[in-house]
Amino acid sequence: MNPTIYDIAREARVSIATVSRVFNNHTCVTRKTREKVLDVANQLGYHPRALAQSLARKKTRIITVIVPVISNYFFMEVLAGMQDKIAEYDYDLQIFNVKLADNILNQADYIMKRGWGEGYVVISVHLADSEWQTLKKYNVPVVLIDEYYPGFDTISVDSIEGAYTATRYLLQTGYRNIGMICAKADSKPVMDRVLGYRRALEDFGIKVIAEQIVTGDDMERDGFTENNGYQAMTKLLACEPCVDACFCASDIQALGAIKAMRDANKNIPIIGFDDLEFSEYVGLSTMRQPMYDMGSLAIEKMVRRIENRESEVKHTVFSPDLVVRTLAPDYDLLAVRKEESGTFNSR
Amino acid sequence: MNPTIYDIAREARVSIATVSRVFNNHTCVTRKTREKVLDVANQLGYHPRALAQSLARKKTRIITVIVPVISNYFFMEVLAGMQDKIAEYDYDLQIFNVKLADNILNQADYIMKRGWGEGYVVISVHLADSEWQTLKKYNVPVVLIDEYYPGFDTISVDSIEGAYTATRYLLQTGYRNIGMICAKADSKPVMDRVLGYRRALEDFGIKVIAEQIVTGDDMERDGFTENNGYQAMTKLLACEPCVDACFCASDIQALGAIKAMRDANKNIPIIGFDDLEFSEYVGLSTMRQPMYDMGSLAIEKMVRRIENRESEVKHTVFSPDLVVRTLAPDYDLLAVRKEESGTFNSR
DNA sequence: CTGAAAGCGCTTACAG
DNA sequence: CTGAAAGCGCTTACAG
Repeated sequence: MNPTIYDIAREARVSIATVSRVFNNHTCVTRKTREKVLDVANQLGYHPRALAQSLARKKTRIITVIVPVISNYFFMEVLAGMQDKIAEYDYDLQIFNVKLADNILNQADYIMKRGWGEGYVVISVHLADSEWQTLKKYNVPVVLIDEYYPGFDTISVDSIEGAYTATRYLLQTGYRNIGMICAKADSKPVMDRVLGYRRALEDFGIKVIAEQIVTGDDMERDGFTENNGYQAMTKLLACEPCVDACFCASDIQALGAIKAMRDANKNIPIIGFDDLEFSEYVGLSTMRQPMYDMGSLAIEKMVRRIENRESEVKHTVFSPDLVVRTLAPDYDLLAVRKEESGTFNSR
Repeated sequence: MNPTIYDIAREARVSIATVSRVFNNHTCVTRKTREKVLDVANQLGYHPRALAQSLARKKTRIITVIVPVISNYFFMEVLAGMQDKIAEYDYDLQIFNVKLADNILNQADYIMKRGWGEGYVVISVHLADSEWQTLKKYNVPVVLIDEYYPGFDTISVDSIEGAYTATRYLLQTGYRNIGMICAKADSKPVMDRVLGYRRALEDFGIKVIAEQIVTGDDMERDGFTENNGYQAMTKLLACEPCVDACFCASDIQALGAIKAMRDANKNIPIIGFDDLEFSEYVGLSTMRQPMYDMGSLAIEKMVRRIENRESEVKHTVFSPDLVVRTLAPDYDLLAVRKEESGTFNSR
């Protein structure tokens, strides 16, 4: 077994308290004593066990991330942002997956009660207000990403604004008959995207045609699938009068929509939402969610909250960036990328 | 603060030992006592703290994953496999990132000494034999993914066979002048891929032309970049005699190679290696590494080793699967996917 | 500057 | 079946 603080203390002829002090960089240790301890520790290959430290300090220095098992590019980018940022602090990351099919509240409850984390970053988990309320009672630091609840720090993206920007861009480019592909319409992000789309049309004095807001029939994953996009675009192309451009609630659907266009031998401009990895390769224009920054910011917020439990709850809403790649012509791989700068505001 | 075992014991008028027994499902507790304890625990919202259990049991029930920060689809897929599999066992996953730029051995050393994990799964980290040897001395369970070292359980993919399969497929399809794009040639996977390519050509009685094995000049990330592939294909297209097909050491380079072909207005069949997410969208044929299965298997191996430290070290080598999407014609999004079944053998 | 001792929240032989 | 007690490997007032 690995040596413990007792082994070092014995060999170095000091007390365990002194050994502990050396490893905690207490200044009040003679240089000579410190060196002796470090010497012995090195020889024996000693390093304090984080576990024991955590129990004694009542601090684990762990930030726990709770994500749905559906691993996708969004989570990966968010995690990358978290991982890079956490390296600046003295915390470690622990990841727990929750199964969307099972009761999420129970799973979150279980994870939190076990108490590994000093705080919990919850990504893309959507609960009812009463359920968030339940978690709130644990009185433990929580940061929500891609969700909003007044009682916790949250980080999300302004879907209304994003949809508005995308639609306005199409309008400014000259299109006047713009359809929309949406997903299951009962979640806030989806409703907001429809709202932004409508507002843009209205601001340009164009009447919204309900039949031109479509979704596919396949409602797996709330409609956020290629298949759904394919079906939706097929519907949209059958509309009268014909749409001449399209705003799509997600990139994954936009991809299906593009395939539908190819199969139908049509080609109208489309703008998606997300900016997934393949979007760049495919040359899809889209509203980019600053996933990396969202993850990075989540860690900052979390550390701040752990260190000051009473600080005021804050909600950050990012504005998605319009990334124009190729609007219509040829969805080939060679599309030159051109990005417009985006804005970011904290409320 | 949350209640502890003492609070429950006091309220339920039993000893803490009994409370502990109830939560550990010891059978030797009267039903009446058990219910009383559970009742009180429920009321007070008690759940054993994993941290304290870990210290007392000297088992953390955590499996730690060490991955380079460069987050890519390979890691994500592997992690997904691990996450799904670990749900079958009573272990949790903890993820640590190592910075490739810094000394990896030091980082791994630090992570292991802190002792969170009962075992460590190391993904895509490449060390010298002597360095692995150093880690070996800690005498802690380790499973390597995408690397081979005799002293640890390892999971890797047969690059020689993969390259051979890809090249043979091109040969069987009728191409006779096949070039190869490779990356930095000092890593084993890359050398193996070149070897497999050569062997296939030789088996078909075709002379290997050294000039037709190229790589780009941009050696960032050991050449595994789009840019490198672009440069390499540009070189390859300038070769005399002209190559009529190409095997490429990685999908990311193949993507760059495709762009180079477009820019040069050429189009020869190409087969990549990896099967990244975008490969499917782009219709790139490739040698698929069973990333998900590799992750899943890593957990199985790890749990087995944690529970039986002395079990024999085993190396699993997966055979990559040839995924034929579209060989040459039009790299459009509509390529129909056709997969050939692959094999899998354990050595 | 250093040590003895209590405590972090559990588990687990050992008795009874 | 149940309890008293020691122990897991540390930290941290409290004295000196």
